Amino acid sequence: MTTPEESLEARLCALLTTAVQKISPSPMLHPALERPRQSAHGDFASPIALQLAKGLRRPPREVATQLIAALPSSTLIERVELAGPGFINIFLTAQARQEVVHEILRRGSLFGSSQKGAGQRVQVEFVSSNPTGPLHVGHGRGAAYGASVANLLGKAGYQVHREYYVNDAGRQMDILTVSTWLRALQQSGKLKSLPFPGNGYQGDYVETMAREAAQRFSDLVIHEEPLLSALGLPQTNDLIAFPTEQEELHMDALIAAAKELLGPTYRALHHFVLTEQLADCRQDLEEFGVVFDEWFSEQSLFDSGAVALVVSRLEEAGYLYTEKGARWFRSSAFGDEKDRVVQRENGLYTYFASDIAYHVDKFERGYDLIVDIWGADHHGYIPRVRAALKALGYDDSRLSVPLVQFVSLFRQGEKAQMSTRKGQFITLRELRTEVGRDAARLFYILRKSDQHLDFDLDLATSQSQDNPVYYIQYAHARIQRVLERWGGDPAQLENSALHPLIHEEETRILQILYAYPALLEQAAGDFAPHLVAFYLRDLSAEFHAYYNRVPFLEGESVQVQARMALLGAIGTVLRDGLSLLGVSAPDRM
RNA sequence: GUGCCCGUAGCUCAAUCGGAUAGAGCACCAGCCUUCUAAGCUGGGGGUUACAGGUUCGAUCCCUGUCGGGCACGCCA
Repeated sequence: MTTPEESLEARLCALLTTAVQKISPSPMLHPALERPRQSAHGDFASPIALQLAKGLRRPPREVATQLIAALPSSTLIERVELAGPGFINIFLTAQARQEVVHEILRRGSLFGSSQKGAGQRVQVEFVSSNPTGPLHVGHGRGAAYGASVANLLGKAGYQVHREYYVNDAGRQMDILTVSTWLRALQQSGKLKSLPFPGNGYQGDYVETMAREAAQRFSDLVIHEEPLLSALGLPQTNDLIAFPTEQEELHMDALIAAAKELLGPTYRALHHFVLTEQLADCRQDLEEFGVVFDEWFSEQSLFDSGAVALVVSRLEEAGYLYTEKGARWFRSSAFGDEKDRVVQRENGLYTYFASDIAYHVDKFERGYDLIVDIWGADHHGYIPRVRAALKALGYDDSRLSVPLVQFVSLFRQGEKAQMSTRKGQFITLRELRTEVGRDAARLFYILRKSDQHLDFDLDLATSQSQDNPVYYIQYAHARIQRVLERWGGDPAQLENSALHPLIHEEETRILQILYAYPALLEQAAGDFAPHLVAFYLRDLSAEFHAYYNRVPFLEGESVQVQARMALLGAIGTVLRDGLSLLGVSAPDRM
């Protein structure tokens, strides 16, 4: 620990440990300390006696009595009570509780940061959506969650690398390229009998890219005849209908025809649509307050030979075999349900193969902790990635894969269906425009990531006060206004006497404030930013109650100064917590 | 059918890694602005934690089963 003072918990823990050592031959290293729900149970409580009782073969209450007797005296503790089945309830002195205010004012936004991850590098990969269209509200949840998790890990002392995996190598990119091409042909009036494929990308953004592409590439627009001929279709003036069962085959034929007819222009168009979509995605995310250190290209893994290399490594290790012409990885030997194909009968590598290469790359970069944030629909994929890592000799316990559940949109009580392909979706950009960045960021992380999120658009777009973001921001704005009205020098507050802070509301607020570092540690460790949101709401609630109860600026100077110091500390914590969640803290509203 | 996740107040969700009397918001009812911002506060009713067993000092949490919901089960990505 490099903090100037050890935390309250650490100091209390040390006292308890001393007591445990006196009465027990095999002491626990870290006696548990809890924050009781009820104030009658003290500022802290420890169930240590209950846990020790079995080993000592004594009744828990007797063990607790001995522990209390063995507890060294301390200026922190006012009194200690034995309660219930054997809890040790600790009541702090007012002075011990008040100290946190000075600590917060002194350390500012460093308060709550820890050294837990010091010297360790962590990679957080998130969003990683196919660059085939605008981000929708589902991606928004991954973005908000991942960004907050990354911030929390940074606060915990880790050196954080934020990364977006760009799936630029697959068939979906070809489909987008063909979709853009076909739209350009339609716009030029050249396409008459060939309908736009039902499994093509149909959004307006494809039309926009098509217009731009037609300007940029002079040989993009061709007549319909060679296309029909390349597809093996008869020349006709009627609209050709394709049965939906054959959509995928038709799309493959379209891709092949496009490559053949466009030649080098196909690659140029492919590059163009990819660049357009990535730029759009990057800007969208930036406006959402989500910034990446690296955009990692899947294609680069093929170009560098990394995919071929990991497959040959698996080969050499003896974990590959051939069946029905394909190369299979024996993942079932490493905990997966069944074996998986890494190289298809046609010689092409599967997505799984490039994903192994990507994860090997992550491990080779030497991160101490690797966090993949995936959509919950990919959960079945985790065992095979772990299997590959284990087979190649990596310690897969360094990999964590928190899952983000789907977002369901509700409009006027009805669930809105989403399909990227059909273009019927609500984009992240639309959502931000409607509800604002702050509300969207907070809404997204307000529930546990692995829980389904029902996003009520009417509620979120109504600017109603139901939206919790206002509640927290309002607390911050109120504090700034009071400090402004007070007119003193905030920098002097860290020297204020704090002994007047003994009222009920003040005590509760102090208890919440000194819980902040432990809260952040848990939120970071569990990848659980929702805990921060709930914490901020609780702190805001206590503040609003305090505000309504006490006229801060009335009374003696010492008392006013102490209250201003407390307000300054609350404001600092609110600001810090909000910034971890990517939400602004306005000074006035 | 198999695997994973989930089931908590009328609704949307928490619950300090097994702790004491399960908590918030919304909605509903009754109050509070000549005083630092009423985007606020105070009080009230609301629960067999889906169900049935088990483990122990103690279970919303761990185990088994049942019911109900979601997702995944490709040589797609």
